[in-house]
Amino acid sequence: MKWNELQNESCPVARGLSVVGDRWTMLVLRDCFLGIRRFEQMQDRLGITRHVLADRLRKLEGAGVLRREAYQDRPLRHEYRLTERGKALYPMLVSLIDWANAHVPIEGSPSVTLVSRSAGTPIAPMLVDRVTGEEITHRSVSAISNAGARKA
Amino acid sequence: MKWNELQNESCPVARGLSVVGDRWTMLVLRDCFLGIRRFEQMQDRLGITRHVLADRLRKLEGAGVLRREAYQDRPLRHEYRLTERGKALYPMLVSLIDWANAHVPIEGSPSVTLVSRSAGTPIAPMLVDRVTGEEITHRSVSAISNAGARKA
DNA sequence: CGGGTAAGTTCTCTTTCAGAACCTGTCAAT
DNA sequence: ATTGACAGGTTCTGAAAGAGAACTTACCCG
Repeated sequence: MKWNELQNESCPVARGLSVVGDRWTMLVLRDCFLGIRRFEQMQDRLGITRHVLADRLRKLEGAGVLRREAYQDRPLRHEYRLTERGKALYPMLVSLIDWANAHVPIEGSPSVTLVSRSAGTPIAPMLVDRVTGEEITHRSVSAISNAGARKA
Repeated sequence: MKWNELQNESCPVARGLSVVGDRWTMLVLRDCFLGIRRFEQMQDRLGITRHVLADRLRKLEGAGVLRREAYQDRPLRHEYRLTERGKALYPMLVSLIDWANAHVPIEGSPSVTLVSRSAGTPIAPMLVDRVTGEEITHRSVSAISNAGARKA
């Protein structure tokens, strides 16, 4: 398995990481969900090198996660926005946030949490099956290959 | 923001990635969820260099995600198992799988999907609030700093 | 004219990673 | 008693990726 060929793997974890698994990529997407759209702003917020940021944006656009859109001509300037495919990453981002808040302790600076926009109260994410409503745990689920072979 | 100091950030995305954001780390954890416990097995399955695998396992153990446990003396041998903190990453892994299956197309080899262990039918993950049961979307939620400053 | 802004690109230098060989402790077979 | 195998690493070397800073292009403003 080579990092630059992950998209050819049958495992969805590998294919997913081929798009969002590079260093900084999820932080770029976090900023997109926060409404940041411009190159300079991202670079300021992330403190990442311009070269790497340009590379990640290019790859995300190529994967259809972000869309590059002109917001002015003369001089021509673009901004980056989440596509539907990009917005679909929200559950993963929220799962990561929820895990980190619960399991990666922080000293010093205050933490950031998610709250319901309507009620203003903190949310407690839970993954359920859309059909049955049952909670999804690593005990209730197994992975199968669509060729038929049982994997776990 | 420096990659090796992400754990000191107030943003939970950054702190989460400080643990699971390195190259290969999520694939190591995938194997752990599949029941793989030994160094050699992981190395065979991932095709990753032994050096990197040793490094990732060390970091995951240090973060309390994996536990290193002797399964024999003479010669002393260890295996790696998910801790509760590690098992808590399951929703994130499932969210990633679900996104990849829906949005990262595959050619050639058959895909892998998740099915309910009891019913044998595919699962359709959805993120809801544990209290209200409402679906969590990027429209229904905003991020706030616990110092009070609104972030999005 | 000089300076400012936005979005990159191009340098050099350091860190990380890939690929392969080597090491250690034990057992089992020759 | 040596040889080989096994498990879990460590130690090399060279290639790739990333950090930090300067440079480029195209425009506007004063």
